[in-house]
Amino acid sequence: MATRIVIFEDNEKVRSSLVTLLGNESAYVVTGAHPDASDVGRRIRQETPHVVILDIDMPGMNGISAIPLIKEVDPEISIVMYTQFEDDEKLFKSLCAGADGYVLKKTSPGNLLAAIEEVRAGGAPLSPAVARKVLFSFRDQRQSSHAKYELTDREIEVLQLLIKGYSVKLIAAELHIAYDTCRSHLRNIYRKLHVNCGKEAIAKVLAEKIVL
Amino acid sequence: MATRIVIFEDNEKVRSSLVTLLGNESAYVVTGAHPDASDVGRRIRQETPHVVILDIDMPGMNGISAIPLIKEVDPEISIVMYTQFEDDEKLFKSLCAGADGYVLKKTSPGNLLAAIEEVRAGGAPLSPAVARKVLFSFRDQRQSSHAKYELTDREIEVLQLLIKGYSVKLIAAELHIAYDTCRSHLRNIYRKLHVNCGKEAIAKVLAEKIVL
DNA sequence: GCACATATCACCCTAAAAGGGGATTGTGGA
DNA sequence: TCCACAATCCCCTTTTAGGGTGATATGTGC
Repeated sequence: MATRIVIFEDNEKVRSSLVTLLGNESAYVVTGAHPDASDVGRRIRQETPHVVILDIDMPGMNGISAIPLIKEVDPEISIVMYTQFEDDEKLFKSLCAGADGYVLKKTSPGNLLAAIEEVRAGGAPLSPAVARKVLFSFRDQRQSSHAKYELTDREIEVLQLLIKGYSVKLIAAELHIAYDTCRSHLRNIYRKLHVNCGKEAIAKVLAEKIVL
Repeated sequence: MATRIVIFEDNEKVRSSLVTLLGNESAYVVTGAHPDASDVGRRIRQETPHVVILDIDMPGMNGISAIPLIKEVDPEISIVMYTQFEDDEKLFKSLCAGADGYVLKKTSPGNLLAAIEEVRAGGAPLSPAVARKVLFSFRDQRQSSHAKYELTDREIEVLQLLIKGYSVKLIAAELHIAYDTCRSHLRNIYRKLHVNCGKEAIAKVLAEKIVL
């Protein structure tokens, strides 16, 4: 069965060239091509696409806002952003809103075909520069340290309970140690983390992704 | 100039077929092909590759451990993992260790060539299933809500200071309000977040990435 | 005007946390 | 052997946080 595609793209020229490009392939059927994202829910319901090609900068509703509306109709529909924008803001917002791919317009039209294939195969087609940004961001968000503060095993145990919101008394009970022992560990932790109270410690640990 | 490539792959057959595949392309020069990652630093220094193809499961040192050693020699060297493993553990560890791409062996050899091209172009070549996992993980880590708890603007201000580790007194001073007013806001916040104390609130907010 | 939410402030009391000072074991290394 | 350090516990004081129960002003919407 042919892949059903709907296009949202305000630029007349780009839109018609996409329709031509995709129309030449028997594997694709363009069931809709619109210059804006108004009434996007109804259109998607009528045109039942497998893949939506979505521009970001359009008059009226912008492409990013349209993403959740499309996924609301059917979360199985794949959304590929097709845009000239390379800035982190639009990129991250799009991906977090639920876009499955992000292809830059400066790449060749053939790449868009490849992206459609990839997204149909369950992939996440990203232009090289975009993939790089996502990878770097991904990496940054997963860095964890905890070694540099030289916490002991026991201190890490105490800290893990602390950042779950446990009170000192509860931590002591959980670890089967005396209240004062627990306080003693906490004091050492505070000293090592250069903080003055439990709240600061929680904030620091979670903000810097220590322990985990 | 041809792209210089070094291969680490313990399987004799796979390794030689890679050498043949890449040798047939004039754009590539394989300057090294090794069955394990022992002495990886010295080898990389001698063979000065642009791109390293790295298997994960090898006798002796595994591929993931080799990543930082390669990047240590020259962080400009691109590393493409080439493996049969699709599990999250190896994938995330590889990417966090500094791998620039992750290609599954089950994909066609042509995809490996495409991946080398993509990584040379500054991209992050990921097999479709892998790209999907990275994207989902990326999205999960950036979800923020704060609307669903119906906090008022003022409450959000107070909460933002709280999660920076500020004491009640400090928050009050910062916002130029009375200590009791601040406590009043905090009580309302705790009620709305269904928590019982500031530490739980901080833990909940940072763990669920509310506000921000 | 009235209901309602928000933001502001006040006072009381208890519980929890933090800061400071100890002390005792046991383990592992210099 | 002795020292350092981790882990355990105890006592004391001060500060902070939290629960309860109010009040007042200021908007906003019907």
